[in-house]
Formats: sequence, structure tokens, C-alpha cells
Amino acid sequence: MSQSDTSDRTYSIGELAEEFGITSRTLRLYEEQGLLDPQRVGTRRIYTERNRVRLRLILRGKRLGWSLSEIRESFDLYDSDHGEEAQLELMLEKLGKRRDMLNAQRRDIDNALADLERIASDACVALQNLRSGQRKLRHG
Amino acid sequence: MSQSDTSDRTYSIGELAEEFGITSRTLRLYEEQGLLDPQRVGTRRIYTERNRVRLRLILRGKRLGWSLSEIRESFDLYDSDHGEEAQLELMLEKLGKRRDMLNAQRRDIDNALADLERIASDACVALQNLRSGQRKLRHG
DNA sequence: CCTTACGTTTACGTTAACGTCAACCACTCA
DNA sequence: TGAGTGGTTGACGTTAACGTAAACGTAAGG
Repeated sequence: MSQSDTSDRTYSIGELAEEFGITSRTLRLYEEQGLLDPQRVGTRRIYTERNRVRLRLILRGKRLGWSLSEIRESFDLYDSDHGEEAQLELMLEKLGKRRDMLNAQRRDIDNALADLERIASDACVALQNLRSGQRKLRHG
Repeated sequence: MSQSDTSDRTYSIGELAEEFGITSRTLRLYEEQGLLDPQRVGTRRIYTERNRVRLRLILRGKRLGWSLSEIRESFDLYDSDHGEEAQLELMLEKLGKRRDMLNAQRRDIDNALADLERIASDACVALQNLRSGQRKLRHG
């Protein structure tokens, strides 16, 4: 498992920015906030495949409405010591809370979807009625 | 169906704020942004049950990471004319987009939950190993 | 009558998450 | 060689979503 299990392609800041539809400024901000740590060649940032995966996770977090610090906390969770028993227990506890949060959010989404479908259904009926009314006018 | 189909209890701004764990300032902001329109007695705001339901929807939107203007748009969607055919069609189109967004968000959540469960499972195993190792030490 | 509690508007402060701009460096290609 | 192209670090600007504070009104209670 030398290093063949992971693509060693790298990306410049501009490439990554364009690919994900964000700006370089944003990537530098994420780095400043401890969300990313690209390698450097001289002063230039070099992003590995691993960095790219992280970025994907960051953007998913954003889509879920998380703040950058919440996202960082979720990374810290995973990256944490992982060695001592107390650490693992703490981690499991925090993971449980995250899971509860996500499940709650899922319920919110399901409710919103249900509301939305109800409204759409009503609108559909109203539209049908309108159109049938128009047919009557034309044919009467 | 005079008015018995809806509770006619009303709420002061302070009551509502405390109930939902927000501040009066926030309620006034939501009103200023067109998300709420409580009645007035003199200058004082009086919130009806209907307002309260709306507030619930606002907070659900916030939990889903929506901006106040996105939330307002979703209300405008429902409150819109509802009379002309073109309006209804536009509404259905927008509702479809919202549904797509919500479904995408749900997929994000499911993915996040899956990641999380995997990590938690790994941590559990590690914890078991640690503890069994400790037993060996004590009994060896 | 004075205080207390709650409300009002107006206005300025704050934080997060960027955008924008200046001044600079390094490579490359005509 | 010089004109782009793309990168770098500051530093300041901006927007949303509030917080906070000032100055005031009003009804209840001791």
C-alpha cells in the first residue's frame, strides 16, 4: 500500500476554486480558519487529493447551514487524539450529539417537504379548475 | 366556522420571545423584514396564533440554514396571488425548485449521517480493544 | 407619586464570511 | 525583455443578522 491507494494529483488554488465554484479568497480563509492545510512549494499552495476531499466536506457543511467553526469542530472530532479511553468516550458523546442534530434537521426537512407538497397539490387542483373553467367558457 | 376553528389567544412580544428562546429585537427585525405582521394596540405589538405559527416556520427555516430573505420568498410563494393561471404555474415551478433543494439537502444529511456512523463505529471498536487490552494487563 | 416592568423607535456596534484592492513575486512565451 | 498569467500577503470594505444602548411612553402596584 505504498501510495498507490491514493491519487497523487495535486491542484493549484485557482484550479480548486474554479472546480468548486468558489474564489481563492475563500480557500485562503478556510485555511486561515484551520479547515485546510495545503502543502507549500515556496509560498504557493499545493492541494492534494486529501485536501480536495476535505473541501468537499466543508462545502457540504456549508450547504447544511453550519458555520465555519462548527465545521472545524467536526473535523477536530475526527482528527482528535484517538488514543486514550477518555478521549474516545468524549468523541463518541459528541458524535452522538451531532447525530441527534442531523436527525432533527432531517425531521425539519421532511416537515418542510410535506408542507410544500401539500401546497403544490392545492395549487395543482386550482390550476385544473381554472383550466376546466376556461374550457367551459370556450365550449359554452 | 365563525372563529372557533382557531384559538384567539394573543401574545406580547416578550412572551413570544421567551417561548421561542429569541429576543424582542429579533421579532422586530423579522417584522421589519416582512416575515411577521402582528396587530397593534396603540403602538404595542399583539401576536396572534397565526403569527405564532409563522414564527415557528421562520425558525425552522433558520435551522435549515436559510437566510431571512429566502424565508420571506417561501412565504411570498404561498401568499401570492393564487388567482391567475400564469401565477399558479410560476408558483408550481418555484415549489419544484424548493423541493429539489430540500431533497438535495436531505441527501447531504444522509451522507453526513453515514460518515458519522462509520466514524462512531470505528471509535467503538477502538474503545473495545483498549478495554480488552486493559483486562489482559490486569489479569496477566 | 414614584418605582418597576414592559413596551416603543432610533441608531450605532459587532461578528461571520466573505469581496476587493494594492503591491509584490515568479514563470513563460512571443 | 516585457507583457501576461497566476500566485502571495496584508488591509480595508460589505452584508446579514442580530446585540446593545439611549430616550421615551404607559399601565400596575405599593
